[in-house]
Amino acid sequence: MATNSEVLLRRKQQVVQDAIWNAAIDLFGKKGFDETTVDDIAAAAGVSQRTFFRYFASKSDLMGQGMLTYGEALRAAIKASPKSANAFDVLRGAVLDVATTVASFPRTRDVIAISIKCPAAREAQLSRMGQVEQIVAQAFAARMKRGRENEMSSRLLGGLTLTILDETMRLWFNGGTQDIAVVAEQVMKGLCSLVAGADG
Amino acid sequence: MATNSEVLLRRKQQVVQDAIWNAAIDLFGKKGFDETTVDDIAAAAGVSQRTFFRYFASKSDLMGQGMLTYGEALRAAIKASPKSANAFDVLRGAVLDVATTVASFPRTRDVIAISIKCPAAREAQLSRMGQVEQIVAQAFAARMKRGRENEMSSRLLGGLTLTILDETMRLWFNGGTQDIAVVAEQVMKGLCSLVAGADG
DNA sequence: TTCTATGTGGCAGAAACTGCCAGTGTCAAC
DNA sequence: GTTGACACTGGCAGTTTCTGCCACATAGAA
Repeated sequence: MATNSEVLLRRKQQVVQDAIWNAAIDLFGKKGFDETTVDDIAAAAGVSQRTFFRYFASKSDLMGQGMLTYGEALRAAIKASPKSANAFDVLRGAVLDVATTVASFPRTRDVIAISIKCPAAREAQLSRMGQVEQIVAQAFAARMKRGRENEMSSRLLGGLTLTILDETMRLWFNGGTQDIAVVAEQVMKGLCSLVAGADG
Repeated sequence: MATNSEVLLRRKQQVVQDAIWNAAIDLFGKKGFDETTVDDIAAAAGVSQRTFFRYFASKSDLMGQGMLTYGEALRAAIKASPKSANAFDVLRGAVLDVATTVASFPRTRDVIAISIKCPAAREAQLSRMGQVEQIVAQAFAARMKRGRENEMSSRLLGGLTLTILDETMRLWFNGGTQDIAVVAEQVMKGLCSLVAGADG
């Protein structure tokens, strides 16, 4: 049961977490990822270092958190897709959905810029890929009958989805003001023509 | 020019590096990744902590180093593939080549076991994926004419290659004594049938 | 008011990592 | 043989990251 006080508590926690995250992204953009210490972030967010580590496991975790958000969004989109759709159509719909949503967040370009500028920040993002891939794979698996072959397929679909989304975001970031949905369609078309060349 | 002494020096460095790496993998398997300190590894390898950090940037770097090895192997295999082959055949050949080679290394199963057992170790591997993907993508790009579309294609091929190889290794590890080449073929066949379902 | 639960801060300490300097061994030049 | 350049190594001090523990403040329930 969620009492009134519990709801208020969670909201307050969310406020603190957002404050830390926003302060961190600001500092990463201004001073650089490596040059920013946890003490800097905590001070900017108005909390102690000890409290920082209660909300984020590490400095890297700040960058990884965004990845998990993508994963949850993909899971929701996959779950919401029509039952009649085949696997690749589900993938296409989820990528378009999430890419459009993410592109509308004001902070998205900041985060991508940081991850491109600083290798350590990029590594922090990638380190979460395993969890995200598992989330997406489970979402695909939930749409299929059980079986070893389908377990493999759902994992491949998960990896494929993230590869496409990653490349889409990269092209969108470098491409100025292009519509991200158009970019995503181009990427998926490119993939299909690549695999179409296979004989097996 | 590589003088005699320079060659000897590099060989000596390789000996130290291998000693550290082998000691680390032993300890990770025995005590666990998180429970093993850098001091432990250095002591087991017979060097100081300071020397450890001259050979590996971090404890995580020990796990990531293997990924870079895969990347270099893929690059070599892609470069060595016949010019007449199309992109997906190059991918297939490279995956089969590298998977077979890697499966023959005695330490490979140890490393996979560590990465499955400990999330932090897996994250350490994944954090290098960006570099590896770039290496593989460059190898594909070197086989194509220049152009924006081909740049996208080479990156997709890189991501695809790593996804396939990763899933292949996972199935091979879980599947007992199966021939890894057979597993790889199954994975690639699975991928093709997934993408074949697309209408675009 | 008292008890409990929860978030927070501060402090001590382990572990990770870096910069600096001194010691050692090798090799080439003189 | 001596000297000097060069590279690897170890030790030590110091910063940063991260954790365990305890005390304090606040809000709700009894």
